Order: sequence, then structure tokens, then C-alpha cells
Amino acid sequence: MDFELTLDARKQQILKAVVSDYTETGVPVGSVALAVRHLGSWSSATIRNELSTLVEIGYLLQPHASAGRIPSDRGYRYYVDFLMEEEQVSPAVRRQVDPVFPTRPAAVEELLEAAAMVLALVTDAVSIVTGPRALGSRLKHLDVVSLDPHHALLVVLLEGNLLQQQVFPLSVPAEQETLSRIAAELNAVLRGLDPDAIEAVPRRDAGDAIAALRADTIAQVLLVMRSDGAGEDTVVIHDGVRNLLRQPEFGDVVRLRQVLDIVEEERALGQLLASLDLAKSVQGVHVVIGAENEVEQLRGCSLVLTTYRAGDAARGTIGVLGPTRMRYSQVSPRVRYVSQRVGQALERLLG
Amino acid sequence: MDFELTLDARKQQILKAVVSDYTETGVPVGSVALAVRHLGSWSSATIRNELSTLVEIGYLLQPHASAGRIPSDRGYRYYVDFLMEEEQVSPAVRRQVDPVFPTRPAAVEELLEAAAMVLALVTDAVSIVTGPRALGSRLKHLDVVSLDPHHALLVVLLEGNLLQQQVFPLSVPAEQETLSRIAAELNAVLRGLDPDAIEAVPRRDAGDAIAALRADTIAQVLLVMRSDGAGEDTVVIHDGVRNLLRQPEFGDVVRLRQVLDIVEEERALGQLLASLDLAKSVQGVHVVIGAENEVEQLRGCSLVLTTYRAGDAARGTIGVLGPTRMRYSQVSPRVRYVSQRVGQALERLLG
DNA sequence: GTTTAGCACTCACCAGCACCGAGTGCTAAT
DNA sequence: ATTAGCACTCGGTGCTGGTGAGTGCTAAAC
Repeated sequence: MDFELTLDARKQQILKAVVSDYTETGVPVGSVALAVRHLGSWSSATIRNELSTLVEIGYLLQPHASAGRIPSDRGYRYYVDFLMEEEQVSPAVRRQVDPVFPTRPAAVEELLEAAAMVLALVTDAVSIVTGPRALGSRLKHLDVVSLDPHHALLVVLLEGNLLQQQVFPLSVPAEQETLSRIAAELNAVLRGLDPDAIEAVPRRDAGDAIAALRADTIAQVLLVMRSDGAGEDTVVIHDGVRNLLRQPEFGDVVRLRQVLDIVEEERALGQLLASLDLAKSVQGVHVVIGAENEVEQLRGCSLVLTTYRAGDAARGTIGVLGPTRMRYSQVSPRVRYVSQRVGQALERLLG
Repeated sequence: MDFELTLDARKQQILKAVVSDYTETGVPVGSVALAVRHLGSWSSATIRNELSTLVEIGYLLQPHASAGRIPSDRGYRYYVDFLMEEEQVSPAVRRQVDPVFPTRPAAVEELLEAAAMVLALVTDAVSIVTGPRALGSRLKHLDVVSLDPHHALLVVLLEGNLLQQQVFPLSVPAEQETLSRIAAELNAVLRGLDPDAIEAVPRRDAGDAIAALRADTIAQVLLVMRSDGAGEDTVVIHDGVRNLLRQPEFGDVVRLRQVLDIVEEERALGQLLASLDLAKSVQGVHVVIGAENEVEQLRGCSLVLTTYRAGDAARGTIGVLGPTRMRYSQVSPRVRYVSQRVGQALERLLG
């Protein structure tokens, strides 16, 4: 196998044409079809010769001896890196995407779920969205509601309008009025702090009931905030599994099952994303083709991923998973577009 | 077609055996197999005669002339209603289910997601869980958090500790302090009231800023309470789509897609559940067999559903969707078991 | 040297066909 | 009422030969 990294212009053109045709039809593409559809300037025989060398040097595959050619992973990689011309995101798509992001999003969860939904819709693939890392790290508001004299409900609003609740026992019986006063005081003191700062807040060990309740509450606040931030990519949302069923490559149910086993297993998916995204901090859309990811079961699948940003701190991963035979030139800009919208909405949400 | 509703003992035994065998193997079951595996006391010829009449009166189907028999929807219905003996929930299953429900669950969402996950696991079907409805609910607590001078976040705690949030615009700019005062006042006035009562609360049209903000807030509270009660089942979680792929009835991708189109579409699923659950307020597990549900695309699927309860107010639907050829005698008690666990966990959560 | 026309060859795909066997319905004997 | 016996049905399997898209190679043309 030859390892020349550069292809001459004609080979590039042919590779591009093969990717384009095969992506569209899903059928191995032959020399005659190429000649008439794309490359009239050469005869099918010439193209055959070129195809033959492209197979030799690993950019194309031949399913069987008397069949046309399909791009190999390496071929797709070359296409994506050097040949692909990204399509504009059409107004029609914009009209589908934009209304999903309200000017005043209510909460992060809903925002991401909406994003996953619409991304699946406009890419015809399975969308994957992770929750913003290091979000909800600061306290925005808290409230304490009396349930009975010995128990209260702590309501915590974190940065990003992440709402958390927690029932906890009171070490001293208390009425709502007392709790409200404590909540008000803590709001004034703790607002905008992260867990470490909250822990560092001096505790007035006055030994009285108020101090005890105050300590109770702070302990619960820390519990809630810490338990949330601990995991890697916390939430992993996905949508659009039904889109895969439209692809002929998943006509075989077994393959589909392998993919679903990964996608539906939040942990596995989170690990996969973590392993990929750390490898590259570069901006832009990241395309992982076929066997480039190390998960055995995702052979034949590609990932198109990017990160969304709000300000600088909060970021998560958003993208799609689909068959390797995917319209990268269209999917890639759409992923980027949705990602930008998510970022903007998140910024509005965070204020 | 004869319409006798009661089957003699032998027909019952045969029907039961057919359901049992077919459920296990997925292959139409013939008279000889029945004779040797279940009903040695009669010859295959006798059984053939009985099978023939069971087909005539609609309890069994014959895929083609020289094939064995499979249960019809009606046959399954008879089986579930009269013949089925529920299996015990095995200790092994309990060991899978129990650890999922911590003694102190953090939030409703997580609880339900965990329930969906484990229910899919132990039933080998697609689990479906809706968020707890707050029917006829009363206001327990509210809080208003300033986002910016012109917008605030309303946090509403309903009876049953159901948290709801809503961002809304302020008709008059306001600071947190003002909002807190309004929240405190409204808490005193509105606590324990239902939407109608809240609407009836006199509005002091003082024309000042406070009155305007007060009106804004009340309007939002009503919106939240009403939209929650009025809508169908709010959140719909599902898990375990991959389980369907193991079933031979979904070897055909087209059928799978039809089902997924429903399952992945939250709205459609919510409507379906709403339409079913209203029809029956009886306690216990509800089995919807094959074409008994009115959704065209779910032919060949059955639903096993129940409601989970915590106290009396909060309740939601939990259950599974799978092929009609399903092990009802096992699935049904497992759905009930998980449902009970959810209820208990919810009670602990609500305190 | 590069390109191209021509041609034999390969191989997946499909339709047709015979065969097999599980399973039935019917009849006559028990 | 039950059962043994038997002819019949019909989906599934595997074999066969034909078809056509597509190739690789060779020799001629540019």
C-alpha cells in the first residue's frame, strides 16, 4: 500500500465525485456513472484506472470484484479535510431551528432537549447533547419551605436556572416563618458563591436554634451543589433514533442494536464523548469517521460534534451520530448552526 | 362466528398452552407440540378439533392454512383476564430494582428516569413513565427571583412538592428586594388555594408599581397551575428501545419505525396515555392488547400500564410497551413492583 | 506516455422450480 | 367422544440458470 498523502487533481475530483454519488444513492458507484454524471472530460476507462489506484492506496473500497467503489474511512477523511465544500444553512432550515430557541428560555434542561430534538430533525441522524459542564456551580437563590415541624424542603436555584430540591430533617423544630427568615439571610450572604466559597463562609456558632437551622441548610445546599457537579458530562440527551431506521445501512437489525446499546447507555455515551473531546480543544466542528473512534460497535458510524459556548465557562458537547455515509457537507454546518443557537440561548438564560 | 363468552375447561387449558408456548418461542404452535409439551391426556387429533373451533370463535389465528395457531387479540384478552397466573417477582429482579431507589431521592426527574431505566431492564420492553400529575392541586409556596430588571423567574411549589418554574417579563422594572416582598405577601395570601380561589382573590388596583407586579405574578402562577393540570401528561420519559430489537417481530425495520415514531414523539405518547388512563380509574395493572388501542401504528404492540401513587395527590403513569407476544404473567407483576417502588420513593421525597 | 475503445470475465441479484416437512382437515375405526 | 391414519397444503430452503452492471486487460489511437 502506497502512502502518498497528496492526490493529484484528477484523483481528488474522482474521490469527491465518488463520495458525493455514494452519499446520495447508497449504492457503490461505477466508472460509467462517474463519467456521465460528473467527469465527462475523461472516458470511463481512464476513470477505471484511477479508481483502481485509489483502491490500491486505500481511499476507496470495492465490496466485491465486479462492483463499483465506495469511499473508505480514509477516503472520507480526505474528503472532509480537503475536498468538502460546506453548504449554506438554508432559510428553510433556519426557520425550523430558530423558533425552538425562545428569547427567554426557561431552564437549561428544556433548552438542551429542544436542541436535541431540532438537531435530529434537520440532520436526519441521532442527536447527542451533553449538559453544560461546570454549570450550576454558583448559587443564585434558595428557599426553604416547611413540610412539618421536623422536615423542610430546600429549593435551590443554581446558575443557569437549574432548579434542585431536597427534603431534609431539621435538627430543631421550626416554623415556616423562621425558615423564611433564614432563607432570606442566606440568600443575602451566599448569593453568587460556589461551593468552596460557601463552605468558607464563617459560621456563627451561637449555639442557638437559628444557628443550628442555618447550619442544617448550608449543609444541604452544599450537598445539592456538589452531588450535581461531580459527574463528567452529567446529562446526556439524545433524540432521533427513528432517523437511523430510514438509512438502508441499518436495515440489518443487529447493527442497529449495537449502535443503540451505546446510545441508550448514558454512561457509555458520556465516556465516548469525553474521550473524543479532550483530544481536541480546537474550535469548530469535529468529524469522527467510522473506525476512528475506538468503540467497536460504532463501526460504520460517524460522529459530527462541536462544543457550544456561553461566555467562556459553560460548555457542553452537541452533535450527531449517523451512518458513515452521511452528507457531511450539509450536516456539519447545521450542527454548527444549532450549536451557536444553543450558545446564544444559554447566554440569554445566564443573563 | 360464535359468541360464547365462556370456554369449557379443556379449551381454556389449550388456549393457555398456546399462549404460553407461542410467547416463549414466537413460532405458531401446532397440535402435536401441544400434546407432548402440555396436554398429554389428549391426542393431537382431539386438540386439532379444539384448535379448529377456537379459531372459529376468534380466540386463535392461523397465519396460513398449514401452519400452527397463534393467539388473537381476543385470545390474549381472555388469557390475561381469566387464565394468567402472575409469577412472583423473583429475588434476583428485586435485587436489580431496589438499589435504583435510594432512601433519599434527590429530585423527581431523576427518580423517574431511574425507574424507566430499570423497568426497561427487567421487562425487556420499552418503558414509559410520565411525570406526576398535580390534579386539583393547591399552591404551597412561591418565590420570585429577579433575573434582570425586566424579567423574573417564578418558582412555584405545588401540593405534593411539585416544583415548577417559569420565566416572565415584568411590566414594571423591579429589584429582587421588591420581588421578595411581593412573594412573601402572596405566600401569606395564596397559600393552600387552588387556581379558582386564587383567581377570586381581590386585586387591589392601586395603580402603583407594586400592584402591577403583584398582578403579573398572580397571572403567572395561574398560568403554571392551569397549564400543568390542563395539559395531558407533562413529561414523558422512555427507555429501552434497544429491547425491542431483540424481538423477532421487529426484524422488519418498517414496523419498528412506526412504533418509534410514536414513542419518540412525546406529544403522541402523552395523548395515547391520556386517552387510555382516563378510561379506567381502577387500581391495578392495566393491559392494552394489540389493536385495543386506537393508534394504528401500534398494531402488534401491547401496553402494560399502571399508575404510581404518593399520598393521594401526585400520580403518574408507568408501564411498558412491547410486542403483543409478551410474557404478561411476568411483565405485569414487575410493572406493579416498580410502580410501588416509585410511589414509595416519591413519598420519601415529598416527606 | 497517456488516453481510450473493445471485449472477455466476474459476481451479486433474481426468478423459477422442486423438494421437504410441519401441520392441518377429514374419515373411519375405537 | 376420542383417536389413528392419511391425503393434502403451503411456507421455507436450496439449487439452477439467466441477466446486467461493472471490472481488468489489451491493443490501438492520440
